Amino acid sequence: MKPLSHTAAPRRNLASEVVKALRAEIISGILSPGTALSEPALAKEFGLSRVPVREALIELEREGLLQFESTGRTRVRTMTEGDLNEIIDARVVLESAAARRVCEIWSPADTEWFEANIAAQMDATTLSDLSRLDVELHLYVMNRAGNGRLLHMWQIVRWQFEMCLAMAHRLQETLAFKPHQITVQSHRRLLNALASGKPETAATTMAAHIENSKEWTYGASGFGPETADLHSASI
Amino acid sequence: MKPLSHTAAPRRNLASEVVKALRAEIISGILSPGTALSEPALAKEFGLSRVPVREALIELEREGLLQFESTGRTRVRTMTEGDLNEIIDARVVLESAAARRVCEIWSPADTEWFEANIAAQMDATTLSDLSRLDVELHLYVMNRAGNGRLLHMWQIVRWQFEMCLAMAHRLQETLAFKPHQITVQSHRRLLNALASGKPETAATTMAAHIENSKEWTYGASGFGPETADLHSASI
DNA sequence: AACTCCAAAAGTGTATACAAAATTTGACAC
DNA sequence: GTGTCAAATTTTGTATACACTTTTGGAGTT
Repeated sequence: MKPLSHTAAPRRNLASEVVKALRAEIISGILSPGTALSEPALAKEFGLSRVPVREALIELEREGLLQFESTGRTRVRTMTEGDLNEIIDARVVLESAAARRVCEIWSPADTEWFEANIAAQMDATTLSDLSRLDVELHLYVMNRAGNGRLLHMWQIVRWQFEMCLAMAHRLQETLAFKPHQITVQSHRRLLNALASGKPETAATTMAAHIENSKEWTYGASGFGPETADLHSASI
Repeated sequence: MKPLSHTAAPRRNLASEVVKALRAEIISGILSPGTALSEPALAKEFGLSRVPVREALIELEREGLLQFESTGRTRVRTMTEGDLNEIIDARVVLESAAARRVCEIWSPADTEWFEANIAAQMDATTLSDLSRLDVELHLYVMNRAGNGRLLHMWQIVRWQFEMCLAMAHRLQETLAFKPHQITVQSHRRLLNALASGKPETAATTMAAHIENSKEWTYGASGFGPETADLHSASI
């Protein structure tokens, strides 16, 4: 995963290891939504004291992957259909803005990179490979847009999105095949738009591309009932 | 600072009190950029142990208001001109997207609310009143757009933006008067655009409105290393 | 079996402890 | 006055401790 520029190595090191480990388990679906996490249990598992574990949990809650209950319990967040809508909408906003900007500075080298990624997608045989390549492609665009803050925001929604995918995937195993063709085609159209020199086209194509993912995620939807938690992060 | 009461309430309560208190001091400029914060000192100030203080610092670092050094020290973040550019760019992306959406659901009640806010701006006598009204106006639009995640992201960049304003303000005391007229006019144009029923107009007007703030912030710039950009505050 | 109630177990929120690292201090030399 | 270096002090990162709250697991009752 891409190192985030903010936090340097030494400080809060154990906590950040725990963050990475837990995040990986959550977005890969090993830890399913609703699972309660206890600090002592995690501490024992990682061979640490509660302190770094606790700090990790705070960070993951801020990232929207965990939720704190009023009783104090921490659980893996359950995503509702409303959450998925928000997440996709947020991706549309961030990534279409990025596409608009990147289109203006698009170079042959960028086209080359995209084509290599798409070629790799065609060769991909597992859903996890395809998913990794998809992340890399979208990350490439966000990176190229050159705004670290927007990139960071995107990273966080992207993790949430992957968590939704893992949920969908658990609910419907046959998901692997269909998206493969669609994804590759859609990424081709995206490449054309980005290389077209027309920022507005790039933006709308990106938006459409992301909106599409809604369909094949919803397809598998057994997403939770709507529990009006719009204002979850009270700040 | 007064000690906080040990009320047994929901989770991570003391930490969140410390977050609010420190954030207020940072974005109001009481705590200036570069100031080193020591956990024991803060703990004593707030009448708490280091634990909640530490948790608060983690959160504020995630919000981009503090920075952790590789040595472990925590300081109030110093914003460079590059940071200010990123922050404004991020606001443009988030808020023009919001404006585009809100324009589609704009109602007379919204116009009324806006007009009341703008009227209050005209009556405002202090910079801090004007600033508060400005936040409320922009928050109104973000809220109305209805995406909690985008709202949350915006809140965080907005705090960073306010921190930049505090920096600029400290560097140039005469800032109070000029923006008053400009802000009000600009907010009027924004209202017209939002009420125009043309989403694209709303988006571009919002973008222009935010980009403008760059000028009168830069004017006072003693930002970061790459200081000497002579955008003097003439608008 | 289902319900209630209460004690045991486990978990959280906060405080304190301690070793290792960083910073400050101050004596000393130039 | 300035520079240097080691001891003293402060601060961090992590571990442990403890009070209080929540959850769990029966025993007893219907």
